This record gives sequence, structure tokens and C-alpha cells, in this order.
Amino acid sequence: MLDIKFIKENPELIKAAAAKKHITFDVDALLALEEKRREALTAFETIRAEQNRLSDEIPKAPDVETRTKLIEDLKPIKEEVQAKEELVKTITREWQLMMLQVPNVPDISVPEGASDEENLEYRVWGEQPTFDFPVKDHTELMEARDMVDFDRGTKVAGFRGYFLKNDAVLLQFALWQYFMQAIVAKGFAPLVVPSLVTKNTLYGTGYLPQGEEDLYKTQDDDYLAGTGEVATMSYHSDEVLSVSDLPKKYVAFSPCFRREAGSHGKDVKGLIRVHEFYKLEQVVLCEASHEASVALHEEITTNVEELLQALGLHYHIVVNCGGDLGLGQVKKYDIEVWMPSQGKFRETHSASYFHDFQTRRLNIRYKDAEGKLRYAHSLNNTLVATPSRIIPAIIENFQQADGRIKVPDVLKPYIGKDYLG
RNA sequence: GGAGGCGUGGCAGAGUGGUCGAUUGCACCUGUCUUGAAAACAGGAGUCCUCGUAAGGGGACCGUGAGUUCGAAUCUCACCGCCUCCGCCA
Repeated sequence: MLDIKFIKENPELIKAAAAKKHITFDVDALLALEEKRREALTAFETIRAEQNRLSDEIPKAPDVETRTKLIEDLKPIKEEVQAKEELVKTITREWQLMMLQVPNVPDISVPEGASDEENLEYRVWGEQPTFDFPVKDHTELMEARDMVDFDRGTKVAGFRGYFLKNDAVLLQFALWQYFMQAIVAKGFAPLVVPSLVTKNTLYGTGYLPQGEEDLYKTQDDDYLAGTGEVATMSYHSDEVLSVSDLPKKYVAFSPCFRREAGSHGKDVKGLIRVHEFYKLEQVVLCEASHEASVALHEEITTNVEELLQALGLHYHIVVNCGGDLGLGQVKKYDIEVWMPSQGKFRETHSASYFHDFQTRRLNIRYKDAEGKLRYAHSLNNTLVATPSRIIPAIIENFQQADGRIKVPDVLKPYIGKDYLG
């Protein structure tokens, strides 16, 4: 959500933002509605003030007759007040729905483009691994060494179901431990957060009303979140933080559930796109400054790069183009790791900042140095998503001629062996 | 699942139909006093919206939403949350 004052003062900016994000949004309709809302509000408040003034006379009435007359006089005013208040409510409901759809303004450095195909490469690390044997994909490698079972996964859990098995399980636990220790050492506070959350919580982070079809819903009208970001952001909702506590840095662990609606034809084999996985997520709240957001955005990106480099995975970072940004995102980097079987990079991490788009919805404020209440800024980035993103990458990049998987050195202490399978 | 109780400002805690946006205490800010601090004393201070260049005016907010009333923190209903007891499960 953006500030209505900002929208009123910068309608052209919002129009440009919608165009850059390839979203249709009628700014003029919102401004017209805002005008209507303001008029209705003024009309209501004027008549309400009159009612309050006359009501105050009643207890001061010198006799019963004066009192009775005053009450009679107020009856029609009461009806007018109710009618005007009803109008305000009706308009405000419509207004709120529209306000939830206003796109946040992308940063000037965000490239133009309609889809992920137009994302720009920002930097590259490492080189493509070379193999002197035919490269296999992670599905084939893992099934051959009994590290995953998709057949039984589908039998038990349906489409995209899987069982992770044996050495792949050891690898997953090793990754959690390795990534968690590294990020805690950088001052991030670890949290295990709910995945089952209320509707309101999802509105706060902007996954509702957009994106409803990608969420699992319960019979109690709760939802299963697709990322720990949702619960973690909401952790401080309706709170006033102290400026000295900022930035707040969290690493949240949670199961993640995604319906993957509309992507039935994509990645149908393997672990890359599954309905249920686990994620360690970096979530940051900082003071309301663009410079602070930018600096922390680089920081949460670098945090991941250091770990990918330590693992020895060839990756690049892309700046997502306007059409590949979510409604609330100002700027986003996707970190993509090289997948030998596909001969291309695949997204493993996604780092975004939002300015106050999320915190305005969640009502997360802090008192600045002047004692003024301000909405904090928010950011997030994957730390590691398992098994879905990182395990296929490790399996494929470290495959050996005999089908075993070489364990990256930094993970050996957590796995206790040199090869998987 | 059954029964009862509770939800007020940063915190504690008054307030059961009108002058209550709300007594009081703690915490907070500003003065006086002090070399400085503490203590004491005096004063100040909520959030959001709206009109206004400003001074200032108006409106809303006592868990949320409806309702009764000329008027609701206070009465009624629903929902949400918390607590206690019983049952159930472990």
C-alpha cells in the first residue's frame, strides 16, 4: 500500500510504475474515488459536529420541555448522520480495495521488460563446471542412488509429491545447519515461524488479494504460506519499534506451500518445482531511508553469495525487469545457479526491497530521532530453499562419472562423508 | 466439547448512559533547585483523518464489527483473543 497523499501528488509516477510492471491500474479512477471519499467524509463530519453540539445542550436544559424539544429536534439530524456515515463506509470499502492494488514504484535502475527473459545480468561468479562424461540431471542421479522417490511421493502426496531419502536427507540437514550458523554469525536472529496463517497476515505482505490461487486454504479460512517472509514480517505488525533496534534482522525457518497454479507444464520432473519445501529466509526491517534499503539489499544478497562461493557453485545475479516485479517490490535481484543438465542458470534465491509498502499494510512503525512516527522499510531474501532449489544444483554440479556426488568441502563436517550415494 | 470471567493510552489500573480522549501511579519530556546527577516541586505530553499559510477549528479511536439511544468506554448481539474450571486426547 502506498500513501494516498503520495499518490495524489504523483499520479504520473504511479502510471509509469504500472506501465513498467506491466500491470493495469486506473490511477485516475482512484483519484476520482478519493475525491468522492473526501467530500463524503467532510459532509459527515460537518453534520456530526452539529449533532455533537446540540447533544451537549440536552443535559444542560433548564426544564423538561426544553429537553424534550431538543431531543425531538435531534431525531432528523440523527437520520442524516446515519445516512452520511453509511455513504462514507460504502465509498471507503471500495477505496480500500483499490488502494490494495496500487503498484509500488520500481527503482530507476530497474530495467524495462515484460518477463524474466528480459532480466539483466548484474554479475557472475565462477565458471561452468566441465565434465568428461555425459552429464545427468538431478532426478536421474538421485533416483539411481536412492536419494529421492517420486513414484511413492506421487502415490502418497499427489502431483509433485516426493520423498527425500538417505544421503539427500543428510545433505538437507547439513545445508540448514551450515547456512544457519553462517547467518547467525552475522547477527541475524533465528526464528521458527508459522506457515499456517490468517488471511490478514497474507494481506500484510501483499500475497492477498493478488496471488490467492497460488495459496492453499483451510476450512477455517486460514492459508498455508508460500514463504516464511509472511509470518516474519507480521511478527511486528501493529507495533512501534525503537529506532535504536533497527535494523531488525531475522532468519526464519518454515515449511513453504505453493499450489504452483498455472505452471503445470513447467519443471514437471524433479525437485525444482514442488508443492511443499523448506526455507530459511532473511527478513529485515530498517529505518525509512532509501539509502538504508539499498545498502541492506546488497548486504542480504552478499550474504548468500558468500555461501554459494564457499560451496563452489557457479552463479550469476540478475536485476529483475519491471514486468518480473511483484506489486510491492521496488527492486529485485534473482540469484541463479548454473544447472549443467539444462545448460542454463536457474533461480535459487530472490532478494527484494519494498520501502514502506508492506509495513504500511502491517502497521509497523518506529519513532525517529525527532520523535515522529514513521513506517519502517522492509526487505527479504532467501537464505536457502531445500530441497527444491539448492539440492538439484549441488547434485548436478558435483556429480562424478560413477554417479556419486562429491560433497563440497564446507559441508563435510556436517555430513561426515566425502561422497553422496 | 461444556461452564464462567476478562479485553481501557508505553505499562499498571480507575471508570456501568451526558462536562470522559478518559481519574491515578510508574515510565517519558521541559523547567526550577544542584558543580553534575538523584530527590523534591511546577508544567507538558496519545494516534489517525480533515479544514487552514498559520494560530487554531472539526471528526474518529476504550479488542473487532453491527445495534439500541438525542447521546455509548459504559447497554444488546456476533466475532476475535486471553484466563480459570470440567471433559476429551496424550
